[in-house]
Amino acid sequence: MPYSYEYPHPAVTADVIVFSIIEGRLNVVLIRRAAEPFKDCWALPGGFVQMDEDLKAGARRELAEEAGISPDQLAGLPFFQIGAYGHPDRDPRERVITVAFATLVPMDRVSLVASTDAAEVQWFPLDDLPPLAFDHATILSDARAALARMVETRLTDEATAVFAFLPEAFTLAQAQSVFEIVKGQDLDKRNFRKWIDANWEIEDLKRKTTGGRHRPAALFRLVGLKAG
Amino acid sequence: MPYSYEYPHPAVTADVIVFSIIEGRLNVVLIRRAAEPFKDCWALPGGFVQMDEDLKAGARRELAEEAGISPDQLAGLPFFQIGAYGHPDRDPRERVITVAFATLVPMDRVSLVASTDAAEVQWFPLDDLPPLAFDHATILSDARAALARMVETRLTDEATAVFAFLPEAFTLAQAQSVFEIVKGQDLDKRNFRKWIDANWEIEDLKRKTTGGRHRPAALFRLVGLKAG
DNA sequence: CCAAAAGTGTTGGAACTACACCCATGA
DNA sequence: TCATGGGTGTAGTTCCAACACTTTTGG
Repeated sequence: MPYSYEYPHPAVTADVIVFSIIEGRLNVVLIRRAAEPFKDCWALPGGFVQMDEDLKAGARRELAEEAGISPDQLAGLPFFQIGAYGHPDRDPRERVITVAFATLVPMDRVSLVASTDAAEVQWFPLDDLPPLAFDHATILSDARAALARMVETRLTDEATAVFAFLPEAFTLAQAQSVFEIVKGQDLDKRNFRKWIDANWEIEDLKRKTTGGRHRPAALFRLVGLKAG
Repeated sequence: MPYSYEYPHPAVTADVIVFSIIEGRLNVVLIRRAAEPFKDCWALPGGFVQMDEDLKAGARRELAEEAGISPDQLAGLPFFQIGAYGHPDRDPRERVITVAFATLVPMDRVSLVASTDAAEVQWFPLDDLPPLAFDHATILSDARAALARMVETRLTDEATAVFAFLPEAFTLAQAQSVFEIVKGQDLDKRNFRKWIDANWEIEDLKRKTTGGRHRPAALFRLVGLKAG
């Protein structure tokens, strides 16, 4: 036991909620725990923060180790803190305080989730979750609430992060579907189109989707928020 | 050194931003540090979380110890988490991760702040702060941003907490001034009155202010958010 | 030619903004 | 009677919600 302190210290972990959209539903990455406590139970990827790394860096490192998602695969994607969770008995081993982060991965890159070592890693639809270890159900529901708050009316700048769910080149129908899923309510097609180009600078890529047996859709790229 | 662990553990502290409104300006409680590091520097009240207490409970306990504000004086007031701060070198002594909380105290109860022991405790206007210890300036600015977000247009339910700045019985002019200060912009008197009674249930206490050398103002009490 | 999704404007209501005068009190 | 802050309504604008048909492609 080489690490000694004059006063007791809690352990600190960082957990990550990885959101994406798969087949029209919000999904998250869970891993099956290989060790006690909660062995074989599903949990958020995460683990102990090292002494010389920032909380966010620790979260990214654990995400790479446990879910095979490397920090450079997440370059440019939102990665934000949800909060700290520290009920004294949330972990049966010892006092563990966890700091939760969330990230949003594009719907065309969900395959970047890969099992490493023996760990089982899997996407789960948010509305069909298995029982979760620790207080991860609470953390997840807070993260879901944070996501929903980003797209509340009139908070257009916070909503920018939600575009991370979309591929680099997206159709307006895809964009609408993403906002519908995050908000949890259906939107009117024409109103959505008016709203998106009143609020965002989107570049028309002058390309069309192909292959669908229907009229092709124009592809766009997000440039940024409109000034004003 | 009686507390030993197999792996290194950081220390965890809880800090509290106590906001109030004094003479028409947002203020916060700071304490002058009695010990190194940052001895004699001003800092947020806070301290080490004990192993058997919740983060929020630890924050409240430290607030009582360092600023003389007891938990039962805060009963019924908002007390919410701002976030966790854990840059590896934010504390020169050892790795210290802090979880920041904020609370809003009514403008007629600012006197509950009292020095204890040798600690100097004082209200500071937010726009005239001394240099702060650690990364407390960052934390404070995040807390200020969280407060501002509560009163963004259309988020009426989050704005409820802001009423905590007001006395139990308040005039509409006081309420308007509180919202102006939190938002950082002037509001139109008639529009504000329409808005407040479109959105909140406020009870007319059938009493008036006295003593001002002008027309007395009607006193109200917040009942809650209007349904719908 | 049929199925499927893309694309496109107008109208009515609600919410927000701007704006100016009289009232009740204490000194 | 004067200084001070309290109290009140209307009109223009902007924003939001509801709503249906035509177009383009692949099979």
